[in-house]
Amino acid sequence: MTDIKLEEKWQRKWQDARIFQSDPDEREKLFLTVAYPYPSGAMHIGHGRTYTVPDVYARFKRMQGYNVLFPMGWHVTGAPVIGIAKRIARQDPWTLNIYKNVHKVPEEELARFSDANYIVDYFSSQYKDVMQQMGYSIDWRREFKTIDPTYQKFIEWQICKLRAKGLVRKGAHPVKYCPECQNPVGDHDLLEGEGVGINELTLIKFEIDGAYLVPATFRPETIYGVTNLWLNPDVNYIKIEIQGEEWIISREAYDNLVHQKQDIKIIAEVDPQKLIGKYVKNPITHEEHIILPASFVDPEYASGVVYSVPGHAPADYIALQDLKKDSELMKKYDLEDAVQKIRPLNVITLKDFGEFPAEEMIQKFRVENQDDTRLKEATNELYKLEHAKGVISEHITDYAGLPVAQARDEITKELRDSGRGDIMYDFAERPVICRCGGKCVVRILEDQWFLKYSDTPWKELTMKCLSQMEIVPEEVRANFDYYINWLHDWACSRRIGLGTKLPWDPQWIIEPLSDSTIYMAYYAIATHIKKMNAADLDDSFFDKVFLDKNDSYTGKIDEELLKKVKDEFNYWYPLNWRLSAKDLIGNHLTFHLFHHSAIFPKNKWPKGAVVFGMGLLEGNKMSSSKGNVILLSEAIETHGSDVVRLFLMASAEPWQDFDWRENELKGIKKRLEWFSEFAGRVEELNGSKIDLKSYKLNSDPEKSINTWLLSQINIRVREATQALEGFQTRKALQESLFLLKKDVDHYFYRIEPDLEDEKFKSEVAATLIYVLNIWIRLMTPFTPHICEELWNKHGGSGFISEAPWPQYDETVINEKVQKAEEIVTGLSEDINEIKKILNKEPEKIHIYIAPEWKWKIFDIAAEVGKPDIGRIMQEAIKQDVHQDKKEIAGFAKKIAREMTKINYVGKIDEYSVIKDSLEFLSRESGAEVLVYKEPTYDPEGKSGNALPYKPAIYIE
RNA sequence: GCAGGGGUGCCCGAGCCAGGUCAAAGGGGACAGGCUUAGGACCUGUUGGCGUAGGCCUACCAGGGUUCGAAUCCCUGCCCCUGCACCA
Repeated sequence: MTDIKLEEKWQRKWQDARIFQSDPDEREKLFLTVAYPYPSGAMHIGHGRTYTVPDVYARFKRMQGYNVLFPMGWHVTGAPVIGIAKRIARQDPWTLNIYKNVHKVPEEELARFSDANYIVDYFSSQYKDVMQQMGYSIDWRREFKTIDPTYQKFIEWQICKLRAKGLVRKGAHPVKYCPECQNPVGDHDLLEGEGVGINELTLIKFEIDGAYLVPATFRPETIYGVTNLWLNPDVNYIKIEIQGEEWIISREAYDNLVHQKQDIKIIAEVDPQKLIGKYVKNPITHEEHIILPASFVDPEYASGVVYSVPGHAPADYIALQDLKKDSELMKKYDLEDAVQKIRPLNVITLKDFGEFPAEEMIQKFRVENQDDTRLKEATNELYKLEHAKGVISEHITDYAGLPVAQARDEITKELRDSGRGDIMYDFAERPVICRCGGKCVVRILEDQWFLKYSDTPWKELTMKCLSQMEIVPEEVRANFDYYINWLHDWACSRRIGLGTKLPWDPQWIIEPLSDSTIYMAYYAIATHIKKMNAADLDDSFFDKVFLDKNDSYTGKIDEELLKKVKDEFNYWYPLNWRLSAKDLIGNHLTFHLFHHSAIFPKNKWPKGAVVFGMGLLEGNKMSSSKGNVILLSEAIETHGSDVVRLFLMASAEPWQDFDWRENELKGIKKRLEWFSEFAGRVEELNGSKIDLKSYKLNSDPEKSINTWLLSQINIRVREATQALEGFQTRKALQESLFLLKKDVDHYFYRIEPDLEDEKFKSEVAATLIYVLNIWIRLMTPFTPHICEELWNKHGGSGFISEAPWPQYDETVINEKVQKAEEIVTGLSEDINEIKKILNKEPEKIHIYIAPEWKWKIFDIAAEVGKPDIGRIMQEAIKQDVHQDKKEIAGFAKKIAREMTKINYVGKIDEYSVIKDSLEFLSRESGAEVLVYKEPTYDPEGKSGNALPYKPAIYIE
């Protein structure tokens, strides 16, 4: 049977037996969820890790006896699929290529992808198939889509709850917008300009003949250093009417501004040539500034008008230089006298710089002219420096001594409040091009709805919620902390996309991050609610079920059922673990806390969160849009899902980035094969069929190597269990697979010379069956299919998925036994080393063990606990452990340091340990090995070297 | 810039919070040996340097410090990664 066939067989059996369908019972519950997928593409191995972690944990906890609920749903709300459907309909080549070649959608299916609903249906059913192929222990009865009418009712309830608590408000909001499509656009809708931010600029009104020229700036504090204005004489300028004023801006700026301002219209063309040489009035200093020509002024950016601060802006400084050199241009506009008079003005004092940092930057970066590419670097560097470390200079009396960042905020406020300034948005980088080919703009959406994450009492409540949670790994708690404080109001409504309408303002759709914050509660009651009629699920229903409002519900659902639903919710809730990706801390996960703390009482708040790292493919970042992915379905096909699961869990801890490497995958595959063959080897040694269910380990084994293996496996169980409790899948596997295999390898190697002995052999078989019994169960959460198969084949009872998790037996873990084995292997290594140095093949090897008095001194040294030679000697003499005081002194000195290097666990009967291992030692060294209690034969006096744990060796 | 996380042997990566058992787990790769008709697989060993007795020297980004003792604690510097949203 191939791996896949075998895996499918068990998946079917699990399904038929319904062992992963969880209903409330008397056991302790454990409820965990992982972010439900947005099915806009095929599932790749990165997703594979995300969903395998909770499955491993769920399986582990189930074996420990918990009633575990692990559900799954489909987050189909949002805009991306709308865009995808449109692009498919338009036969956009890039999109077609990705879906054909990366997501591997067959031609005939692709044809139907012009329907967004079809896309999410297609991929969610594909996701489900793959999840089942991966063997996930999901309760599929609870599956749902976020556009199911009953779910939408639930979402309506939640948003109304928040609104009733005063946590929803109305306002305006800037977004990326495509004028061609007449729609807001997300990153995935863009041809160019992915991830580009929106900047807020301050417009400052400089009066000229009753109208205003309105340069835009990031640095309004530099208004005190203005020497002139810049216009680009080759650009079209216009005069517009806005809010009863007249502004002069570039034609392109108008195209942007029209999306941001109300009541705005063009009233005239303006010839920039005629403005040059004229004067404007500074609204703050009331000085007059001349208008000058400059080619660096970009009509597309902001208002297309720039004010000049040559003291602090490298561009302005160099443009002024250029102009001074360009006598032709100066003559054309008759500017010579005025320009020669212009001197930079200082505004900001910056450590390590003089009066005019812009000038120094121009020199430092060797900027030649205003079209030099290095100009941008110079500008950026100075901008950062002045923002971070600059202070407003003393002669600017209004703001003297203030840090630049602070002064900027205050000046901005003053300008805007007094009407001398205004606000405008623009992209941080350009171009930003929609997939339709249109140029995007920043648009202000009015009447937008916001969730008030800035609300202080709400933040405080959320912080409380966080503080009672377990966070894995603990290091990211600081991130949560930070985001909760940093988060401001969130625009929670959208114009486009699939989703639930705002109940009180149905022109808006609830944004998809806001409809997926408390849906774990929906899972808890999903088996019931899915059968109900959405019309019966009004707010009072949810109030009753989730918040236990006694009197409220008056609808059609009968009392008894209602109680059942409510009880089920109370059984599963609160959520024990929420798993999600690292990059969602800032929104999804934090919203999850916000919404729970606002809606639910404390005892229903989430108990824990686990965050995931990213996936790499042979060292490179995985990305569907770049085609750099391996589909999970294909990985399963080539390797089998147990191997895929094992690799994903073993190569990194969940919160670390994992790297899918074909080479390492091979290693994992071999390891798993070794494991599945192990049972066969045990059976062979045993000489007859193994029956795990009737097996019992009888009595203490005679040979220490067997005791050793029993001790080792119990250590591995202990460590693996602890690791899994903390979601450390990699560590758990290190213990339960890799290190345990090493132990077993060592064991096989060690016992081999003694296998002739039948009694010993049966002891070995008994030991190994014990190991096998534990080991299969230890591996089950990771590789459930192969474990079911082995369990079934070797007489385990029932499904191993339901078998009890192995308990480690603390009494079997024995430090002295471990130490004894270390002494033997250490001895073997030392013999080899000496052999190597002597460079000869020995005939006989004599081993001498340490005399009694040395052990006593070790006991004393262990008691003292520090390398304190004086005290060790004192105590040794007092106890009279040995006649020769000189020898004691020498020994004490020698071991003082030695003691800190070994883990002293007390006296060990080295003589019998070594005697037990003579066959092994002799095979390893290729010589006869003799061990002495007393040095009756010691021609070179080597026996004196013997230390506890380190017998002396004489080779001849 | 703000916030968070890091720099370990050929590569990946544990260890660091609770300093000594650390020349530093485990995996990958490389080399050697065993097994085998051969290859593969499997097992064993080697993979910083030196060494005619199990040892010594140098090492965990760099430089200082604390300590009997530091990969681990403290300070300084250099370098790298991630997030900063309205997008799931």
